[in-house]
Amino acid sequence: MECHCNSSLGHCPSAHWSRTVLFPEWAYKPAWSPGSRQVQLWHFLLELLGRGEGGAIAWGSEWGEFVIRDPERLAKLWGERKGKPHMNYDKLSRALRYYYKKRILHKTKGKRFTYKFNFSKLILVNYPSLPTCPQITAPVPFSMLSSHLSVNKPSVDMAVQSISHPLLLPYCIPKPLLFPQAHPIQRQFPLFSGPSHSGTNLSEFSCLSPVNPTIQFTQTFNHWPIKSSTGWPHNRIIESRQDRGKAMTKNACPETT
DNA sequence: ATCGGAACCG
DNA sequence: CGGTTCCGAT
Repeated sequence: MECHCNSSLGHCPSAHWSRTVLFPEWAYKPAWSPGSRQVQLWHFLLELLGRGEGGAIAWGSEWGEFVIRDPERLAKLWGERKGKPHMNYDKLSRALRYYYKKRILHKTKGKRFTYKFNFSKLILVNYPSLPTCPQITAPVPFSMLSSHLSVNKPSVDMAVQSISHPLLLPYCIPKPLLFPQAHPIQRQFPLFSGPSHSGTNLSEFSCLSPVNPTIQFTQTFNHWPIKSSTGWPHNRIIESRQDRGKAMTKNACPETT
């Protein structure tokens, strides 16, 4: 497997198993905690997308792509959140354009009001100096994994939900997580550690709370211990992962079948 | 519609 | 720093 490590990391551990993935700082903090800093626009967008608010903004066809269905309404919502009553799409879009240089977003050219999150870059941008290879393996929100492991439609929303509500959805560390094949997730999260050879050991996960990183537990899941704020049935995702075999393999890697 | 410079703000 | 406000150019 080639190394996807970005040079900005300054370090590329040879063991791909132990490569580290970190999420932006805000993802580890409850958004509502006292003294937490002001909400950022991309955070806000993910929040709306995660809620499936739908009217003003919704996910597009590609991973990370979103379409602003009602620009002025979105601007109004943003303005309300920030206490800027004169917010409009002209101004909001300027803020979005500042994200281009930061590599948080880019424009989907040709598609009106359509932008795309640069999820993996997001991680790098917010962690200019990533720690080098601690012993824990890739902390990835479980639901982010599950969005790739299961083909359920709302799974992408789940992934984002886990970012918006880190308290409710603890982060999961895939402990030897063996994908059936080189998995799409490795393309979308270049820093994700997962082997490219085949394997089926998908049931053992350990879980790390972003709120209290000392809390870690390993489990062979039949149940997800934390309740989702969306009320979305996590258990079903896990079950769908566990009834693996041919169906699982097919679902996980549709393009390779 | 989309872009990015420039000045400005908390 | 992360926008907000304004605006001329494409």
